[in-house]
Amino acid sequence: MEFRHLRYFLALAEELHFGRAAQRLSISQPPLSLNIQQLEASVGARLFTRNSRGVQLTAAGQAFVPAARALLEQASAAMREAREVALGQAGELQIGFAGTLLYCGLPQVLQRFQDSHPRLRLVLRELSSSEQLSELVRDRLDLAFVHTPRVPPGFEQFLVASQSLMVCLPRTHPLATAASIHLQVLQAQALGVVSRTVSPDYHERILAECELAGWLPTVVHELRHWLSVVALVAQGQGVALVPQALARSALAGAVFVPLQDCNLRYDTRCLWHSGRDQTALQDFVAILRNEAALAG
Amino acid sequence: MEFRHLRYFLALAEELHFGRAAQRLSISQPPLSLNIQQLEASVGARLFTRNSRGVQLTAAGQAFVPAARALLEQASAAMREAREVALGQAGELQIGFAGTLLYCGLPQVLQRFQDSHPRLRLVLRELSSSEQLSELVRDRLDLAFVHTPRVPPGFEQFLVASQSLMVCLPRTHPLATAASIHLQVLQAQALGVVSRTVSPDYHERILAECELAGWLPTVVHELRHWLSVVALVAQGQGVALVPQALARSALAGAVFVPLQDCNLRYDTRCLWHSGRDQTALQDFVAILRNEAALAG
DNA sequence: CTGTCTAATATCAAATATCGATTCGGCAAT
DNA sequence: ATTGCCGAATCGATATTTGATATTAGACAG
Repeated sequence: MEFRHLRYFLALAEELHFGRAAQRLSISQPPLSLNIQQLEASVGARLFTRNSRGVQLTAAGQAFVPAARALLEQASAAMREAREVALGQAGELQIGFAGTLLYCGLPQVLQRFQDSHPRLRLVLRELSSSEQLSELVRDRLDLAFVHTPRVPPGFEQFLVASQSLMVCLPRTHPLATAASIHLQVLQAQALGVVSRTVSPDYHERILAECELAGWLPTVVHELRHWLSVVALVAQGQGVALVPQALARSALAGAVFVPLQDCNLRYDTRCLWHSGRDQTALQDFVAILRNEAALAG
Repeated sequence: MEFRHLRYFLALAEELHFGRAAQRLSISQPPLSLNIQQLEASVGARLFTRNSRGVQLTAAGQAFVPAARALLEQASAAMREAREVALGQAGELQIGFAGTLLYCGLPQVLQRFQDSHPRLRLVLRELSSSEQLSELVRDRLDLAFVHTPRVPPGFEQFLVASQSLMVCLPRTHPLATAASIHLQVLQAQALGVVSRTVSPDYHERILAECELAGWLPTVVHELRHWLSVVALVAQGQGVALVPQALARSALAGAVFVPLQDCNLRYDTRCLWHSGRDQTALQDFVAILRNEAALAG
């Protein structure tokens, strides 16, 4: 069975006349007869009754009409879909992101991209930086937003945002109203940090910076999510050093104060497989690069 | 695009190696290369990247894989379906029937047929005899069970059941306990009958028979359904002459007494378009003819 | 019985698919 | 840098398939 057979079949099923159907198909009548016979042979059933009273569909033929239509339609739909995926106008883009990106304008960038690529499905997955890296190499992500500078080989990347760190305090904390706080002042405070497994780089650097400031922090809580850190602080359980963006998280009970004389930065990088010709991906990166720098 | 292209595409998508895929398809490598190029040309997008590191699917190719699989599967499903319809094992049979058939063993026949043709969908429509005739000529029914002997030309038919008529009385009626009743005794009783438009033949014949018995009935109620007739009688509103089968309707309050010396019969005929080679229809009629004569 | 209409068949030409042989290009080993 | 090797593309020839023209066969209607 070939697609040609389906086209010929449908024409004949509509015209119920070999001559007219052939004319409509811009072929002569004999090949149409032949093709219908071939189709009937491969299906294994007569699809038309031909006699002097004209051509009629058999029950099998009637059952075959919608199937043939569906097949032709789906064939062209499949081709169009593939073409559009190649053009980056359809298909799927798997995007991983660390939770804080939600406060850095990522939703707005996504919206803008979605507007320009309405038929593209954006699949978002909130994952830690390390999880994203492992998903990326397994090809289960097309694009990742991570907080680690360590990029495995074979990937392209660029810096989308660089935030300063802020001190996150309970509203009731004595330092809550300070204009800025020096790291040394926090000595001997219970420090909430995200777990080393979730964000090893940040973990290391916080501890190194504290050591530089002349003290070793008492790490009390190790949490799996930045919002958990802020929530814990908001409930009076210690203080924390968190990316500036979280000040926009609007969690009641937490206040954010700038760090004084501290060059700790919290960088966000976007990365993806290099040398991949996914137009949708390229388009996304282009929008990210040009139009919409993420908020620091 | 041809089905061949889809088969070749899927083989290559699974092997990701032209040589091996060609081997699996029992063709040589050059035509496979060519076919893939043709497919890509007709789709309008590259589906594979070929380089020294081997063959890989592009994003468009990945999107095309499930579509190609579905197309091949649906194609063979469509062919199988058509073949089965031709064999009478699949498809649909539109069956019309008059309501009383429900008490004549029709459900049992249907069940038996369904058991032997599990993939066939039986569509049942309860209709009056005249409605069935008009649906039948419009080809919206494959088979009809009617109560009229008037069969339009071009149809086959046979008698599936012949019932006697019974007198239907309220339980409280003085004649309710009689062994049998002569038509003359019913003179001057209010008679419930089905509407002339619903069953003109029956209507005519009842009235003719009464006239033969020497009286003209007072037709009080004209109803659209036999069960309505019985229900009305059960509530004390007159008496009726009804087909024997309705005695099995188990409507509380109605009793059924045989008619004495009366040759009125209530015949049920099954009819269908003649000269139609629907195997399912033939099978159904065969079962009806041989195995299961409907209860009189 | 003949004329007309429709589908099937026969025959041939053109298009297309496949094959074997060969070429091209990229990588690895030397 | 050079050579060898592997895999895909290309080339030329052959085989198959597809469609066109001409013709035949069958069924009515006049």
